[in-house]
Amino acid sequence: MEPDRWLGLDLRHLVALKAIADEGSFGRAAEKLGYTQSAVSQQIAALERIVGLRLVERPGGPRPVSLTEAGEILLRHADAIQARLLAAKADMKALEAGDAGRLRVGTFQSVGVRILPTLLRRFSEAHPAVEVLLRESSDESELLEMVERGELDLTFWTLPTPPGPYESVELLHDPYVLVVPAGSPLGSLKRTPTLKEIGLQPIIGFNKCSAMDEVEARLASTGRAPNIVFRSDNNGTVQGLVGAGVGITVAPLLTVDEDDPSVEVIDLQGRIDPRVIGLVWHADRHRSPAAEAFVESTVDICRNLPAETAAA
Amino acid sequence: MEPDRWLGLDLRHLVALKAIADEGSFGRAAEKLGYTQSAVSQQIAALERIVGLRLVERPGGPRPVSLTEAGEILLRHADAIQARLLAAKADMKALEAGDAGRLRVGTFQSVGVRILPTLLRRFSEAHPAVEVLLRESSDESELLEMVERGELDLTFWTLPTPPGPYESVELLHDPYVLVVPAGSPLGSLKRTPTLKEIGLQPIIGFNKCSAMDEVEARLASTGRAPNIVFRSDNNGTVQGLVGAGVGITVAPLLTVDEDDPSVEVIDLQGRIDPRVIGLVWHADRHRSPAAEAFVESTVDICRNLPAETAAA
DNA sequence: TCTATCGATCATGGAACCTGATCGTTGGCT
DNA sequence: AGCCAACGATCAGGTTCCATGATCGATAGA
Repeated sequence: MEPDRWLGLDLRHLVALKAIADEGSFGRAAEKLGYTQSAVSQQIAALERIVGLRLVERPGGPRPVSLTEAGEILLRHADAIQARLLAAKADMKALEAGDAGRLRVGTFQSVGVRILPTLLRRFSEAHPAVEVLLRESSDESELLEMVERGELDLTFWTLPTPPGPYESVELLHDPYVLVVPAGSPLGSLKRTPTLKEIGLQPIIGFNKCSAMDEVEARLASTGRAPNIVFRSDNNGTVQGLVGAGVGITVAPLLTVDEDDPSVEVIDLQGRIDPRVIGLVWHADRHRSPAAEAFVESTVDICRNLPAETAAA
Repeated sequence: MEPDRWLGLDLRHLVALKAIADEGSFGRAAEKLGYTQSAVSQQIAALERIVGLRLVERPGGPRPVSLTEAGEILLRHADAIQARLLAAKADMKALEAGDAGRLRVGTFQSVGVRILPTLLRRFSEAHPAVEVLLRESSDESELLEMVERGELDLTFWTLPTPPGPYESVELLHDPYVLVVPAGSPLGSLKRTPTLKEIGLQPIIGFNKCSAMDEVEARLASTGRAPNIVFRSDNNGTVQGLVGAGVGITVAPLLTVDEDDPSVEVIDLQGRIDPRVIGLVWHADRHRSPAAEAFVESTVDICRNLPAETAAA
């Protein structure tokens, strides 16, 4: 049987290709990876011999290099191969840890405040040997990428997930509500304000948050772009500004502190579909008993949340 | 930046792991791959050092070896990584070929007879530089696997596809029909026979065919396992035996020659949902202009098929 | 105990990765 | 035009790792 020369390909050479694409220079790619420029030059030459195509355009002189079309296409495959390898690595580490060990869970603000305290208490009582490591991010897409690369075992997520190696379970529906300063005109209406009425107000928004994207899209569909006067990553900041009369906000219920006397929380009565929060994991990774148990505990707890947020 | 030892992993060592799993022996795996037993022993030892876990159980003496749980899990990742690498290789080859080149298309019998002649004639007229290579299989799952490994660029398939890196487009709905010998009692009924009535007859079936699985499941749901008296891979053989009075069959319309005077074809009036035939490709591969054009041509032709088989 | 069937390890050669030095290409400036 | 700086390619050589062939250790069976 003749060996396929592609199987002799060195994965580090694919990593070099990516570094070159990022840096636009063999020299800086080498520095980033801890090699000499000469090594990187030879790595790419070896890769090009295997592939049979030019992968990098070298214009010569002091100009930056760039990937060819072939190089760009190969790079996409290279990224996926690397992610899969890292997922394998994570599986091996989890297996090594056995029943004890770590469970790395991604989360974001509102989940952190409302679900995690109860969840962690209950899970730790049932599985004292498992250490749950939390990774909070205000940038949701980062969490999903970390799941793909095996850097997180699980993550809370606003469903549906984008195309990729993911599986998920629905936890709860989180309805959008209108948050206005206490005693404001909108809050005194005997009916639910229309989206058009809401869109005329100054709006306090969130950064890099799929929930905010959804709100902006729905408000914009009334024919007028919403007037976002301020953005923050922090739920408390947003609500504080609303309470101070700077503006209003439309946000998922989980992000809102309903006991805050400076604001009034108004049910939008289905004017915007609720977001669905779920738990996501890597479809192709081995699921440890700890991860399975964590998913079950989370589903249980969310099933017993107040009725307006339960998924089942 | 410290290099991750996993990135220094040699893909050929993952291939060796698979060969050992298949053969149950370092020696036979070595022979299959064209190495010595010593090389394979050292490859696995190197792999185990990187992974940090035992991957193969070696009982010693003349007993077969087997993969550990860690080995089995890693092997799943290894398979996916290899498939992805082969898909990359196929993309590079397709890119090298440019506008000319080959388009490898998977197909099965009924598609072959009914759609391909027209399709190939039209496509060749429009794209004379593209050579379409057909691969017919009576085992459908083989076609999809070849798409994943970049061995086929496209395949006809009975939708939906299983989970995996696939994308597809619906081409046509192919209704199930009852095929009975000409002049038979079932054919003389003034109404559509029930599934229960059909299930009481001797049935001629297909091998390894999702359509047949569907029929058997539906017939079995009447409470009685269908009496399959003969199976064949060949549409013509099945129909010939029906015409000869050996039994009847329930089959997708595309597999049936309606002009055959020895049989009668009876519409089942929705008693079994029609199968949906589509065209499938690898979601993560680069789509060449030729492949794009082939998909378009196929969709066009199927849109203009007789009404009872059109999808749109 | 002996034999056969295994995989592990040893000694060694060859291939490939990597470093450091040098050469060739290009643009910009004087 | 000449010089300089910023690049990547190539060369020479050292190190690491892959693979072969021989030998050793483990196990089952007669």
